[in-house]
Amino acid sequence: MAEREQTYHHGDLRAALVEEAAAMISEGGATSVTMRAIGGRLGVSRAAPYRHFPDKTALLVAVAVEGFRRLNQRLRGDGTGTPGSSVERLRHMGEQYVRFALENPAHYRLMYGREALARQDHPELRQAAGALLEHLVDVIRVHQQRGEIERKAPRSQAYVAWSAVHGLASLLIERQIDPNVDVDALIRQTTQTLLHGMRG
Amino acid sequence: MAEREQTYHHGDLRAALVEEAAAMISEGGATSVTMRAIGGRLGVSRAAPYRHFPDKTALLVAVAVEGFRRLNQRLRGDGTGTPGSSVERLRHMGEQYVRFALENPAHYRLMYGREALARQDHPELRQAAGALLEHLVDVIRVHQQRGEIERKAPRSQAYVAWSAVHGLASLLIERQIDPNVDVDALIRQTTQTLLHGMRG
DNA sequence: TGTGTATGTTGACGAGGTCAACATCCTGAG
DNA sequence: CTCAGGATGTTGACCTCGTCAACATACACA
Repeated sequence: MAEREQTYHHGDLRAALVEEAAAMISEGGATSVTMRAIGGRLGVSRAAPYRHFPDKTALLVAVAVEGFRRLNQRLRGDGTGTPGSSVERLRHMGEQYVRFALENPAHYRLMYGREALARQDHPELRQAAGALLEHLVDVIRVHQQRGEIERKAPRSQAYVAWSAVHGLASLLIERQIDPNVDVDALIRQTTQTLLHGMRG
Repeated sequence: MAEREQTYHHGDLRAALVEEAAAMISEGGATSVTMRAIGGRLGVSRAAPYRHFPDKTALLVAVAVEGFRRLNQRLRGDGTGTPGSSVERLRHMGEQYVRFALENPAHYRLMYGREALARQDHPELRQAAGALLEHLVDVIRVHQQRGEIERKAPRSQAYVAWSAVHGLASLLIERQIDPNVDVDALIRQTTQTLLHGMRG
């Protein structure tokens, strides 16, 4: 984060806004992101963001898209260096997914919360989430070809798998799950049950 | 909904507030619920709700709790009249769960969205969701005793099942799933995969 | 070297949550 | 039966927030 040095122009305010908003979300949730507050933190006026985003929602969408990008990267990157069987790798993917949500709860919530992002459609967001799904479909297709899981429509299976991990992540984040349970074990059981269910 | 007849006091404003807020949520989402708006619809001033709820969040929590009550009732009531095998009944429960969410998307979102309800803990909400979980645990326990699903810790299995249906409901509501897919089929496949995975 | 455009700033407005002071009603003790 | 005090509502005011319009500044390019 470069110093601002009292220059009238910021340099790359747009990127700074997205980064700072993400930080604020981590610290105090999406509601803590205020045009005035974010401006203050960046040494800029409250209306400055409007030169880069049509409204606050657009800024939040950008943050959410960035979140999907990171999650996607994490899931992809993980495939390469992972040892063990192929099924093991799929399970590992599920675990990484949930872990991302637990590490970035407010961000994850923003990514999926249609409410905070207004009812409107945001094609970029749709696309960012879509990229995630496509990757999952690809991986599932590979596993089908190896005969490790049943050969149903890969997209449907991807939806089922996505539902399971997203649901678990969501319940954990919203504290709907007894804090005394062993989270790691629960994650493992979820992915295991899922994979077993998909195996013919 | 009894007439108000210009009496100074409303009669049962608290109940009316919860009911009206729920209606407004269905119509325009949680953000459309405004102290001023809800007051207006009930022929009451903007500050009147504060005689019954400490703040807006408390009112929304009450609405969410009511939602859990209805969902719970739906899942319970459904068990009795359902024909077919025992596993069939469990699957039916999952389907009813998702269907409830699809029929009451904004309400369902409110029930699970920690963001809209502020970060604070709301024990009533926790309890309302807990009742749901307990019911699910009971049903799972019965199925275990009949040997229809593996005898793992019933609570863990309940969490896994809950995750799956909640995740699917959530993704559907947030329009993350291709609108061209056959929703009913997807619901069926999800519950089926889940049950298969839990069967030893 | 200007000048138009991109980028920032300030003032103002309207919406919304909430509190304080005041009004009205209802209920139970005497 | 009456009337005082609590319960329930109302109005005015304040603060925060998103956003727009009018104005200021800086940068890039002809």
